[in-house]
Amino acid sequence: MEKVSRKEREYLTHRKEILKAAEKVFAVKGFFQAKMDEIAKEAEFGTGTLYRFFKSKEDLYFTLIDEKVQEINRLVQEELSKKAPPLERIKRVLTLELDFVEKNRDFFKIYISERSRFEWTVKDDLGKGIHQKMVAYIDLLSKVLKEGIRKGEFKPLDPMDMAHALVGMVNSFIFEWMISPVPYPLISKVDTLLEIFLKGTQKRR
Amino acid sequence: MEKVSRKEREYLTHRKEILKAAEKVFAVKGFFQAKMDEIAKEAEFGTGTLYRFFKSKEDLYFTLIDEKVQEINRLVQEELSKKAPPLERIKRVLTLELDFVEKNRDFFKIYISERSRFEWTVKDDLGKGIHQKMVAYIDLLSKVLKEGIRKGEFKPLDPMDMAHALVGMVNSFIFEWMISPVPYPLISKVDTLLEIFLKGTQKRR
DNA sequence: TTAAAAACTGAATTGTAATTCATTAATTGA
DNA sequence: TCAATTAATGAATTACAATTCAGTTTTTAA
Repeated sequence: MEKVSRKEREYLTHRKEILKAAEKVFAVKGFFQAKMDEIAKEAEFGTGTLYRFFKSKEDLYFTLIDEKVQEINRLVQEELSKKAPPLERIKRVLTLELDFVEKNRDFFKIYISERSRFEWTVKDDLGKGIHQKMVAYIDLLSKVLKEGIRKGEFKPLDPMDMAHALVGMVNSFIFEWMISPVPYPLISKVDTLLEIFLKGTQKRR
Repeated sequence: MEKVSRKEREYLTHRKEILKAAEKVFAVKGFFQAKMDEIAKEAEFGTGTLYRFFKSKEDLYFTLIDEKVQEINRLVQEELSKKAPPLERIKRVLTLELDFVEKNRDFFKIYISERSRFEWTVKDDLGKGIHQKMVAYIDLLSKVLKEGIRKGEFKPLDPMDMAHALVGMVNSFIFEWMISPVPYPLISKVDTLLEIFLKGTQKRR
């Protein structure tokens, strides 16, 4: 199959180390406040070395996001394509997602603030690619919801609207968890999220 | 009462013009990509003149956000304090908010991306003030929801969770509206939002 | 009318930080 | 072992843009 030389293995290790350091720094400082010098120091390389791996700060940033987004997408896609009732699949994806967030706190700090960086979605190529992948997730979700409607599990509302509502709630809970001074397992919010999304908040009379 | 000289009136006019221009530029470019030169040009003043009104780029930015947030808060507070059943008040605030967003598109582009700028909420004084005001809105909402629970209009869920869920959904719809290439009245989403928030998406059997 | 004061201007200053590149260190293969 | 060759370094270069300020224009009021 793949015969990777030590050279190549080392190259990839170093690359990963730089990405890891970048994740840390970007999460704390945000793109503009993060300095290449600081990332280099964190990664224990000289500043110039970063440029042997990434052609610019932007490239480093976007690559970082892109690779992680791909990772989640893979997981979600896998879960959503399993054969199970739509409602059940939604539940599982939600759990999966919150769990992933919990394990990638640094990354999600970046991800969440990126979501609203309109300016770039247009400009950069890699930026556009990322945006596409973010949208893809919503699409996937809405497909499952659509199926759920057909099968009579969900009300016949617009699936896109439903997907946006769910994602909005989830993001809001993630955001809250992120800034909360009191630590708690994010996963513990799954039930509340589902309760509200599925059954609403109004008392039935 | 207030005797404002022409001088003062003019000062305030110019200040407002600069804020307006800044709003426009910041909305398109975001804080870091926006250049003082560009804002000055947009406002039809020399670059140096901006500094007669605001002591720095940051000051200009935060002042801009702060004043608008105060404006919304005033409106919301007024509406929420009116005597009406909680559910009814929620409905009205939602309408109010979406209407306000529609009328302040540029500003909300800024506002939404600001919400996730962790870095600043801590650092800057004015920034902290803004964050406080953002949180205050959630608080207000959760108080109304709490009252709603007491009166049996809402299920006995955690009011904060409910507030976060609602705000999350709303933000998600705003975001979607913002980036949609097809224009539509945001206000048209009120019913969907309420339907989902109040009654959920699951089909009752 | 005019000189002093206030407002405005944009080119020059300044600080910052991404990127480069001459130099040094490490690795390779003969 | 020793010259290539490749990788790593961080000080110097360069680009950029916020802020300043000496000069210009406008307003004021005597």
